[in-house]
Amino acid sequence: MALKEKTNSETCGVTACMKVLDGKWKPIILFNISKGANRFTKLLVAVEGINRQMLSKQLKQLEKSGILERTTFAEIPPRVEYAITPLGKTLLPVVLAMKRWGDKQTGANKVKTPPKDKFLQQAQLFD
Amino acid sequence: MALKEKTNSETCGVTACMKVLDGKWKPIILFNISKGANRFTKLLVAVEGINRQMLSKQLKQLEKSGILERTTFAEIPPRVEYAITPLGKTLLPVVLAMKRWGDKQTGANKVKTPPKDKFLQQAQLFD
DNA sequence: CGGTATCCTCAAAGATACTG
DNA sequence: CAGTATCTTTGAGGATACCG
Repeated sequence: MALKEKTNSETCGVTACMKVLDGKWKPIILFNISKGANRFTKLLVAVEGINRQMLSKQLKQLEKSGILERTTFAEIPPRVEYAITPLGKTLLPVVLAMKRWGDKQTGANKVKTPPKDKFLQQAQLFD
Repeated sequence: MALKEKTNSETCGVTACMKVLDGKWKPIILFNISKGANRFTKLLVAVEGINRQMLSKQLKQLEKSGILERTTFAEIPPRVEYAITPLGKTLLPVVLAMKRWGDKQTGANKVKTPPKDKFLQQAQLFD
């Protein structure tokens, strides 16, 4: 969605954040990686509705922003793993806040997600 | 963006939240209303870079989603006020999380203003 | 003051096919 | 397995003008 730079675009931190999370997919991708979907094909399945080249593009953008790190293993078959960088981890509270909101509205996950994701827990800003 | 519905799109709450905050402007609009910019022209100024019909469109979408409430006062000159609904207030933690992240990355509130879009580079912000 | 009504552009999103 | 390469579509975002 364009988010082009404007000389005044750093007026508010919200805009800066929007810039990094720009688009339809990045938050949900980030969320899924944080849940352990750290490989391309895993993400392709986990992020329902996305396709290869869209996933590829989003991952690249996240990499470029310093949110993700990509590691290639020269094996046969080739293996690539994605990891959330320290900077990326600082973004998880935002993603988590989104998830909690969405879950609440849809009435999803009454049973609350199994606490596999340790570093997500720091997400409460204020109730 | 598009965020069209898919039968599986409610897989995760994150998606539901993205749907409501869809686009470039909604979080920053919401933030500004929460800060007291509750009128059209105020928002036009506060949300730098936006124009009339874009603001109008975004406000309508937020209204339709139940995030905002619009009140018209039949005066001369006409007055319209926007308020965040209870549902909308539950969204503020998300917006706030965004703002806090963005402020941190840009070093806002610390006089350190314009490294343009270079805030992406500083990967290590915390030890 | 607080909007609409048009029209246009360009990049995001998607479909399809191919590759190291 | 993990992508690229193209091409097409779609609609968000923007410019300009007008209105109750």
